[in-house]
Amino acid sequence: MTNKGKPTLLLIDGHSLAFRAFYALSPDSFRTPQGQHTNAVHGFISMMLNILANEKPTHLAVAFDLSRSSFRTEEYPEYKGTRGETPPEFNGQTELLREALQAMNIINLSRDNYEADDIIASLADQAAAKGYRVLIVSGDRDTFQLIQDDVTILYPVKGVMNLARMDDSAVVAKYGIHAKQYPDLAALVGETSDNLPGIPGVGPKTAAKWLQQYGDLQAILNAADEIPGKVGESLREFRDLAVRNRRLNHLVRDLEIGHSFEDFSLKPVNEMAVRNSFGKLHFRSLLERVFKGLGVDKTAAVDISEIIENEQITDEHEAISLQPRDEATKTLLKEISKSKNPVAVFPSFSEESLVGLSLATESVRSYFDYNKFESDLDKFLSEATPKVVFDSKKLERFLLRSNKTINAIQDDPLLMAYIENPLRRDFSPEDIIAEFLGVSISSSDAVDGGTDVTEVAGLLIPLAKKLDNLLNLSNQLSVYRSIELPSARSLAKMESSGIAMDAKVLTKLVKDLDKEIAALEESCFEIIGKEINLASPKQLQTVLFEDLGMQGTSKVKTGFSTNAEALTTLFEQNGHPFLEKLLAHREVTKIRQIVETISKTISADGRIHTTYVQTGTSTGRLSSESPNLQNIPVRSDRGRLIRDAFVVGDGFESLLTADYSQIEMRILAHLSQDSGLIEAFKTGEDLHRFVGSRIYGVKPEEVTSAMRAKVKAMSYGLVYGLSEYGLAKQLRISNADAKQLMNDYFERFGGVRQYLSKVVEDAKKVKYTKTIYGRRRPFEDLDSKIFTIRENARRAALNAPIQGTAADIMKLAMIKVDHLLAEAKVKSRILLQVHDELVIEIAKGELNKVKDLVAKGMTEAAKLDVPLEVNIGVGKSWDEAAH
DNA sequence: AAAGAGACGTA
DNA sequence: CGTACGTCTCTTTC
Repeated sequence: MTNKGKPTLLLIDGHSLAFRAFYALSPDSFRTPQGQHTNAVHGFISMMLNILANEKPTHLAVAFDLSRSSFRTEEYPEYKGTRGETPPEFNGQTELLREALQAMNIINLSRDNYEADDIIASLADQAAAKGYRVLIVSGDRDTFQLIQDDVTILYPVKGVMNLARMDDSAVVAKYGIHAKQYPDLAALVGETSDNLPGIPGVGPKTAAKWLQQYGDLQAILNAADEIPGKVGESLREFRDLAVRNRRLNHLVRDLEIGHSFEDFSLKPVNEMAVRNSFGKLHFRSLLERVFKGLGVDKTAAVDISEIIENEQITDEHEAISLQPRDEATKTLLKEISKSKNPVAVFPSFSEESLVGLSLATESVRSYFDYNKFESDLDKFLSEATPKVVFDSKKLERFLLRSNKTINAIQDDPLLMAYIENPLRRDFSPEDIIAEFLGVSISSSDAVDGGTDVTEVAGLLIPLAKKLDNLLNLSNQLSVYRSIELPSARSLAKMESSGIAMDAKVLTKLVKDLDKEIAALEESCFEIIGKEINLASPKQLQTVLFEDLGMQGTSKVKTGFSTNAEALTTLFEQNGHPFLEKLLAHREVTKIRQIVETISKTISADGRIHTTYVQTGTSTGRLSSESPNLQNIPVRSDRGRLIRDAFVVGDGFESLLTADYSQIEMRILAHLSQDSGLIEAFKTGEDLHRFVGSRIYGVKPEEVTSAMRAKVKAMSYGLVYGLSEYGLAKQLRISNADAKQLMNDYFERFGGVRQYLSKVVEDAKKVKYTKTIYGRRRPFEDLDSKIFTIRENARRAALNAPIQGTAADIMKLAMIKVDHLLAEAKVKSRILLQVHDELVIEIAKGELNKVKDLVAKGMTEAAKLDVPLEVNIGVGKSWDEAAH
């Protein structure tokens, strides 16, 4: 969609793409009756057609290596020597592919003694010089050196259909250096797949740092003596490796190809030739796609390229897409800042930092290097210019690291897309844009490496408008504007704050656990008389169900289950000492695993900064990752020790935890309007005791702890769609008793039964459920013909409004508490959210004040027909603060 | 190197 | 045959 005025030459590294295709498709599914495999040929042509459809090039050529030997192997016989034998199923497919290409009038090239990349390099340079736009499909990063204004690499990233669009800014975003410096970086780091070892101890980070500092490899080598440390020593010792690597990864750019560019122009195919060729390969479905994709030459060949070259189309976007010089940039930024209409902001990040912002208004779009224009960009972000920011939380989190802010965020299309459909798999900007604007940006799923970032920025405003309409139509604007969007801000602050860790506690814990693990391991091995990997379910299956001859209980795909439940049942049956030790081993290794995981994520500031994924759940809850702080052990005493390591930070006096008491049951009471349940919460009596007294027909004080436990399990089970069978299994009672218990419950709390069935019934009709704030979750499978699928959907549907409403209320509470704390000008701050709990860091002298504000913010977050109750605890560590 | 399976931690 | 998650390890496939 860009550069319409320019002819575009697509260059494909044939072997590279064919090999990808080979692994994408099973050889067994594609073979001729003679036994010749054709999966690589089929896959190649299919992928090529996709690229043609997406990129609409005017010219195309495919280049192949002739053999493994080239001038490079002459200089360095081990070049690419690590590559294994070609799989036998691949044999012959390159030749078939070249014939098929020929039948489609597509030129394929090769040159004795050179590699395909050299041919591509030479063509790319010549084409660019002639004013072509050039796209190169290659899996070899050496081609990055070819990148220039009009030369872009489509680099396969993950899977097969995904191509990252690598231009200079993408290389900068990914590696921190410019494309033309890439071969220098590769020379320093080495390339395993080419069997080129690099300077030991030098990875991409170090290499990039040097290149940023010195400019190129030669300059680095000239300055080698001044480079300190072990890496400096290493560089001096192994400098010859880098020099050799650089010589080998240099692509030859001046081969005479012996074709005129007209030969490469895409032409309609000769139908008969393609039918013949594909017939031999037994391809049927591809025929139509080729005819459609390339066109059929009905009469004489029509020269598409001539038409296109004569067209004087100017792409509006292209004409105004600016690549301003430094001095002009600031002026441009000032102009943008004055915009009354929203400005689109699309940030680019590399691992640890913000590298740039792509900004777009209706008339201008441009990428701004954050390193160059940091202060101007900061100013723009803090000003009142309305902004539409994709993933605003991430941007704000980075800004907060240096105490900067962003103001006037009007919309965040990421969150809009989440509200629009929380079930979508792919929340990449490309995918969202493709769905709602029908524009295909790139087939890449790499957010920051493979995309034309200014193109994305240019589409964010229309995207936000479109989504605004959709949310309006589904009555979800208010949940978006008053819950989802403001939550991002609170979350950014929480992530940026992080929680302080006492590393000593963790170190000691690991030490103790290790001792225990070693002892348990030894006992296990002694009992079974051999050493196995206790973490391997497969090996355990052999020992338990073959060697020891136990009869397994539940089954999994690979055989009998070895999970804790199964092991416990087995132990009750046979009391085998191995099971006891194994269970203990499981518990302890799990805890050690968690400790080690979280230890690794402690930042330089001694704190852990989790990332909350705001688009991660189907119900509206948050999820937490890197690390997940929402599943830190609390149920077992041993596990809870980990919580001693989460401590109050310097300058603060304590941690405070505040959690909602039985929020989901309260929401159930509100939604179902069941008078019994509402009364339970209004009396202030212990919920399960109250329910128990109703069910068993005794006074509350006569409810035994066994009765209470059963009632509690059932109450919670209900909101998950628990069945009689499930209840029986959990409580270890008979199915009949479970049925009786549930009947008794619904007898007394009939509103609940009515509500739960109505939720599912309504969802079946309208194909979604909704929370009391209007947040929707789509459902398709409620009338599936397959029992399991239908039942799974049913249970999810009756849970979604309850879990989702709880999530909404907690988000409202966070926003409210955050505001109250800011208003009160206190230093105390929210650190964590664990679904129904907030962890707050209390600054010196603020405990009483903040405690009240938190309680107020949480209890007043929502007005239900039953009161919201909050429990609060305070302590020096997360464990101590629990109550 | 990536993906699947099994296991297990939380609300 | 109870909802919602993320992360680890082992194992297989690419």
